[in-house]
Amino acid sequence: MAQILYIEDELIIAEPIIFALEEDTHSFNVTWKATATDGLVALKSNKFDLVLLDLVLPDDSGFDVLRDIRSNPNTSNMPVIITTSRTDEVDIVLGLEGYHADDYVTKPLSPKELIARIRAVLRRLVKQPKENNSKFIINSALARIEYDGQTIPLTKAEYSLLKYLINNPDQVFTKDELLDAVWGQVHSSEPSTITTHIKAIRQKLVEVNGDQEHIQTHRGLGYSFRL
Amino acid sequence: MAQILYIEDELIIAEPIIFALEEDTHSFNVTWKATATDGLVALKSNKFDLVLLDLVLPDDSGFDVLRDIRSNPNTSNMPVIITTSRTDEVDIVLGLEGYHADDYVTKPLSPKELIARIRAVLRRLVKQPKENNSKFIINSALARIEYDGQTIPLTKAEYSLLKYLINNPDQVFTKDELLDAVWGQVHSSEPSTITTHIKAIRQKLVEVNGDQEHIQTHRGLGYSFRL
DNA sequence: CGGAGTTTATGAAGTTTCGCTGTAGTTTTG
DNA sequence: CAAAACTACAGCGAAACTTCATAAACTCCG
Repeated sequence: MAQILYIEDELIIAEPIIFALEEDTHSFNVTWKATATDGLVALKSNKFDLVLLDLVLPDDSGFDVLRDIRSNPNTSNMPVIITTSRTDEVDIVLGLEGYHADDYVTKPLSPKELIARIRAVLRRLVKQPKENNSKFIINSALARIEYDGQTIPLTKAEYSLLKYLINNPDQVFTKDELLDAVWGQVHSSEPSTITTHIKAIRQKLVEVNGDQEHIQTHRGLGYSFRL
Repeated sequence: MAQILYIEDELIIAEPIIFALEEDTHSFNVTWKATATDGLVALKSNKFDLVLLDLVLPDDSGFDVLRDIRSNPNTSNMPVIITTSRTDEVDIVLGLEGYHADDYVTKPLSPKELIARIRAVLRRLVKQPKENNSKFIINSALARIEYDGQTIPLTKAEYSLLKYLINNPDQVFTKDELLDAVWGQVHSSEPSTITTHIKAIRQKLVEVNGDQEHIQTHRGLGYSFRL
């Protein structure tokens, strides 16, 4: 389940797109933010695979959001797709040396085309794997995580959960926080669901690498991941 | 069914050619792009057997398109046929060391001649099979795929689908993406169609080689091909 | 040290989702 | 016009997801 951050101020435009991305395919989870500031704050959660960014925003220009994303070492490699109604705006972004987006889509947005382009960007990204500091390699196009070259056979839910933990190492999350982060803000699942998925992930990690107890339990607090 | 990418800005020229290629012979499927950028983007899909390229384009010169195709290792062997109205342009291309096209056709284009030349280029290509690391050999002139010397008796739809998967190994495609890629962006087929074709291809692979499970299912995500 | 209370792990059962199968209707081809 | 190919779909089954009852482990006192 690819996590997408959608920064767009007009609900009338955002709403059908979000619906299409989430419902048409069941492989995207969209978080919608209406302002540049909210978007940049949300980005810090480290949960997103891709940013869908409108160039015209109320509080700040989309240009600046792109610049911020690119200049922060934490997010400089984040895939960004620009949406805009004015083609000349694309020219401007293209002119900004070093602040390139991964793709540009002009409005009106065709949901099908957008989905195809998102997939294409994610797929392209995998071909040039970033130098990861750990032995875990996350492949968001294939929804797979590798350990030391070996693919861990995870289900969708397990993949999303483990990915979130790996991306936020040494941070303790409660079960409810994990549900919100991974299942989306609107869900109706019991915390016990997390327990079961954690168990399954641990089992699979043991099979692949004998597990050096990567997922740690913090009694009464939650879980954390140690690389 | 050979997939042809036609990059030509003038609809008045493109339209009858497309019609001729698609209708006269039923062995070509043409995707038309009006600009260099769109053409190069389309090319990334990896689905094309041949590029028909006009030298005069609005946003970028056809020269540059050819250079881009040749310099990208992914497409450097792609057959390219140049179309142009000015013979002196052909001379220029011929002068570019290392950026050769496979053939040149001058306007006004005779559909019959064009078809003959496309066939010739595709045929030529087959005779020098690219060093394939796998046991699968794609013969786009005959619309056949061989495994270990044995021809797999595929129908047109099956051939197109399998060819696309083989050309993009280890990538996961949803049913909708496969429909777009193989049937063309404008189609009205249900994803279930893909299911059925996949089933048929798997069956035929079993008959030919006992199938080492080349086509893999990724539940909720799609299919991928492993060489 | 030991027991009460609380939290997590475990195993299993219920529920849902989604791909596979066989089939039947439609279209295309020769 | 007959055969082959393409498309669509209902029903089935397997995989995934969720929930819960119970066992085990931990914490905090007395």
